[in-house]
Amino acid sequence: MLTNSRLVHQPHDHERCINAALTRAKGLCHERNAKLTPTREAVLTLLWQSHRPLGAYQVQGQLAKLLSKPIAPPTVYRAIEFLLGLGLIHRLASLNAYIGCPFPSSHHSNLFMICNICGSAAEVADAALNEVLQSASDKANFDLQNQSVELFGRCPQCVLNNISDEQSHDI
Amino acid sequence: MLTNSRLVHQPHDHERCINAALTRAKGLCHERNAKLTPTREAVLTLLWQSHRPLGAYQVQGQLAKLLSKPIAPPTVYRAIEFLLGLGLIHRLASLNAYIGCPFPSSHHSNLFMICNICGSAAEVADAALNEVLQSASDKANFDLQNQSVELFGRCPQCVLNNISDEQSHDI
DNA sequence: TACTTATATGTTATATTATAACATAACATT
DNA sequence: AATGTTATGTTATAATATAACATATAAGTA
Repeated sequence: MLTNSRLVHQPHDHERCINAALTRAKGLCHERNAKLTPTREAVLTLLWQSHRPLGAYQVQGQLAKLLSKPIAPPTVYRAIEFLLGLGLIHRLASLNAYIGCPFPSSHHSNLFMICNICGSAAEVADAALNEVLQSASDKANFDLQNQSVELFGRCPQCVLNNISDEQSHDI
Repeated sequence: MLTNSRLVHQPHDHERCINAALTRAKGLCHERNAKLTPTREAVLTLLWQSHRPLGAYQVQGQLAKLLSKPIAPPTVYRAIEFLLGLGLIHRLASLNAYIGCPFPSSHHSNLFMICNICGSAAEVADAALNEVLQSASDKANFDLQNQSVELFGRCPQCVLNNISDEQSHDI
């Protein structure tokens, strides 16, 4: 079970996450003859600043700051589209938000564990899940092409911190 | 495996689907002391007109026709919210769209099989899926609360019709 | 080098989805 | 009838996403 759940949910040297992601991205772009332009690289970096997904307009705001110039939505969406195409980031449909992919080169279908308290999202590639989905599809004669699996709940950190849903509303 | 996949993907007497859904809705509302007002009933009926999910603004348009008066978005969203609360309909996050639930009273977590060609969406409650998701969550110490599982592909009808993705673009 | 083509970005406007805020109406209980 | 509760109407606007067209940059070719 390929997962970045430990990194997401525990304190760690996050600079390494970012650097690793950028290195993978450069490698993948080179392989595919795709250009990781400064804008695209900046967006990817922003999406790796934390393990929380960002909305497109959050990216816009941060990108404008980073580049010290106004950025229009299409600029952001184009970079996002490019990165999605290479599998370097994912879109979380339930949140209308985007997040860096920790293992872009593996051909996987993804499952996300999204924390209702802190907003973090961990990606997990689970072979058993894919078997179950494939088998359910087969039973229904459904020709499965792709999937979106998003789990909501409380991440290990927030469970440990004993923050109940109720209490979290006070923040 | 509770499923409405056969009904969704095959020709059938759809009036019966609608009537059954309305009967279930009335029963559930009675149980819960909730009021199925004309607006809410109309929205539910509209969401049952086909086995394709509808966007809120599609509902708005059809509701305006049905009631022969202009309908503002909040009216639609309020009815949707009410129906979602009772589990009478679901929201498909990937599509920003809504669809009637075929088995609202069963406490299930849902899986949708959405056809990329014809747009139909079948709901399936699969115990094996829920076990896998629970077990993946347990492994990660993730306290699972709810989930969204949306599969995309080709429904049995469209596979039979031998409509490839390519050809479908010509329509 | 200049020419050409393809790719990427800038810019403006607008489409689509969803909610906030406040006013009014309908209904139920006293 | 008076009151409180729930539902609806109305206006405005927030949040997310894309269309359409102009310009610039890069890459390949004569």
